[in-house]
Amino acid sequence: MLINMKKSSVGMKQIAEEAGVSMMTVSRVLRNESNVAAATEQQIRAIADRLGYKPNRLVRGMQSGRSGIVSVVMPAGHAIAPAILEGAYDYLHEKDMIMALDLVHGNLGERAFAEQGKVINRLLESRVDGFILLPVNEDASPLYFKEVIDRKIPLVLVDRNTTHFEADFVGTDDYAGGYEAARVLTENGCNSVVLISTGDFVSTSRLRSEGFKAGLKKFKVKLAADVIAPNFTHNADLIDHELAKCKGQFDGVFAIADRLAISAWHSCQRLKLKIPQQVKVIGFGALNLRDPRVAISSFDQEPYQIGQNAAKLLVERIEKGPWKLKPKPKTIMSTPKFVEGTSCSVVNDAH
Amino acid sequence: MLINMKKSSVGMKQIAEEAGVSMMTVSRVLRNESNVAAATEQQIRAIADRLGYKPNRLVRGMQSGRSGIVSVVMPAGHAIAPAILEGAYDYLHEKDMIMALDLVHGNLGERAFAEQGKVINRLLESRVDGFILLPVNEDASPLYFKEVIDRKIPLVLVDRNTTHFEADFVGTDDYAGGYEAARVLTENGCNSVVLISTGDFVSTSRLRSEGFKAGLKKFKVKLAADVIAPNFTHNADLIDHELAKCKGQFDGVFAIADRLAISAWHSCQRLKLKIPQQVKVIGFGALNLRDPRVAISSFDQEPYQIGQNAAKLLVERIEKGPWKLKPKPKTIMSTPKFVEGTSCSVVNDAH
DNA sequence: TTGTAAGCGTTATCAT
DNA sequence: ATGATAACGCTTACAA
Repeated sequence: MLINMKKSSVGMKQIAEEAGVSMMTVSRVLRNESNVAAATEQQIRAIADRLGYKPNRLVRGMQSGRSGIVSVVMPAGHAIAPAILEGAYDYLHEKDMIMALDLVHGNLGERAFAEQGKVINRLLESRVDGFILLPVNEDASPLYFKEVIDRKIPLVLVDRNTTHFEADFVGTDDYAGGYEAARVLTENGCNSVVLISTGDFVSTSRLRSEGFKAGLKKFKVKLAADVIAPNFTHNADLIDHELAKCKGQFDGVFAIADRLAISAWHSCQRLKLKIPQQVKVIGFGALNLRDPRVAISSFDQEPYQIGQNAAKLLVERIEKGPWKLKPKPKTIMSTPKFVEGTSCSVVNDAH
Repeated sequence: MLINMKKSSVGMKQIAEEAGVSMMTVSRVLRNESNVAAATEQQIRAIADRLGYKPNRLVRGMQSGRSGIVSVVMPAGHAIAPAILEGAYDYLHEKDMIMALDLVHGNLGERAFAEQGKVINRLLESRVDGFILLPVNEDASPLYFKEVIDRKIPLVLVDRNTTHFEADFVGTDDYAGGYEAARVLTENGCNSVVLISTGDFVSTSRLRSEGFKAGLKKFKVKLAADVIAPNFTHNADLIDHELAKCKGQFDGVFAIADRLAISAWHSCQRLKLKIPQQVKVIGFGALNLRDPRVAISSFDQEPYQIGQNAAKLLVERIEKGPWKLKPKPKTIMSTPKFVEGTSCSVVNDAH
């Protein structure tokens, strides 16, 4: 009772029949091989066009061992993800490769763990040519990517690095960024500042915090509070509470992510602390630049470039491979660029 | 001189050899067919596990005519896209399908047109099982999807509908949303309001505007200005300018997208117009709810649900297909839900 | 310049 | 309960 749809898809066989030649000749034309009579070639191309022939990538992949599919795995809802994605996409599109996207949910309970396994498995079964991974956290990902690493499939980490295994990495020099934040606050006259981070579960938060603290030590600025806000839902309240506690004891805030900086900005407003006159606020990510006139001063990570470079590096690995041994991992780290908003420098308060 | 990598990938053949059975038996076990001796089954599973066997989806796809890949095509940088994407992803993940993502850049010059063709072609070559499409604009997309429609490949439109061809649609009742916006402004005491839209190039802007204007007529409220801000970069300035021009002549603003409403909000601040006391502002999308205490009043489109429903409908089409004739297109439209922020109702100004 | 045959990894069909 | 063989759409190797 099943309807046979196979016929709807035009194959080389049909073209060969219509042209009165063998499939081989058709194949040669379609692959732009040289040894074909000009007349035959033209005729075959015409027929292929008329029939709307499309080569079957699944078959190509099966035979060549290269699917032309690249897997991109990211935490769902991460602010920097869309821009990285776009950068990666644009490069892959240029290379005529498919981008398979997987979104990993943050709460890593046992169930989420199982889901992750399902994701990797599906990707492995699809014979993807390589992975671009933004790890959920430093500890969890190695478990799932063990198999990827064992099979020596090209893998490029983006934004968040991991110390649990060696892999290519494209991202931001977060330590330097944190250090710079300390310098900027110092240069703008801060003496005692608050740090808001998400804790040590991801490299970005950890390194920005470390760099920031190193900077404070260097510039002899006091750390008034070290607020850890790992939870997405209650961050605003937590920050309200913590800043209220030390009101009057700080004149600067560095938050390792813009969304936290924005919360801090609103908290300060509620505490009647004028920004930037009484309190300077710096974020990280520079993602809220839609209306530059109310922007939080921040650091631009140039996420589009990160995505592009990651894809570029990955494709390089793919095209060079396969290897018996993995090549030496490469790290592409760019220094985040300070972006002046209206929340830090008093001088720049024009408008 | 080429290294033969094929060996690295374990196939059914190896398993069959190790187990001393035919490939068929292995195939049966791996597909959970019933007629296999319990002992043989266990042995085969053990070997498959030990060898780290993964079925090859490319081959499966080739044989079955179903790749297990769904294509999602969206305009790059569209605010609602990530949430829709996530909804679609979660459902596809459940169904163990791959989500291939393509990001289309907005500027539809001739070059962009060619790029779009490349995208569709790649997807067709990959034998994707179906498409979820958020059209860039109403006029452009039909050109590219002609082939998809001709081939009767399942296609679900999301968020933006098109009148150029009939297809499944999952999205928002934008007309009703616009009408509601007029009602809410009226009920909050507005007498003369400004509409900010992006023009008629996409159904969402057009329908929200039409609904809004119909509401104004019904509720006898004056339209003080009909601002069209299609350009992403200079919107803020344009809105500044337009609102300044009619200062004192309006007590309400409806913007068909939150990002425009935010611009309007800032413009009002600069014009020393108190929100919501002197001017009520309503947006659309409800995407800026991170910190509900400073939110623009808006309409929630529940984009995650849209994505999920689109994926669900698409998979339904895929699993039921193939058809000789396309089934009657289905429309799933949900009424946008008004979300009270702090920019509209004076009563709700607590905190 | 063109064709033949084998094979890629798996499943469907028909035996045994 | 298990196996042999063809088939999926295409490419590579080897003729002719």
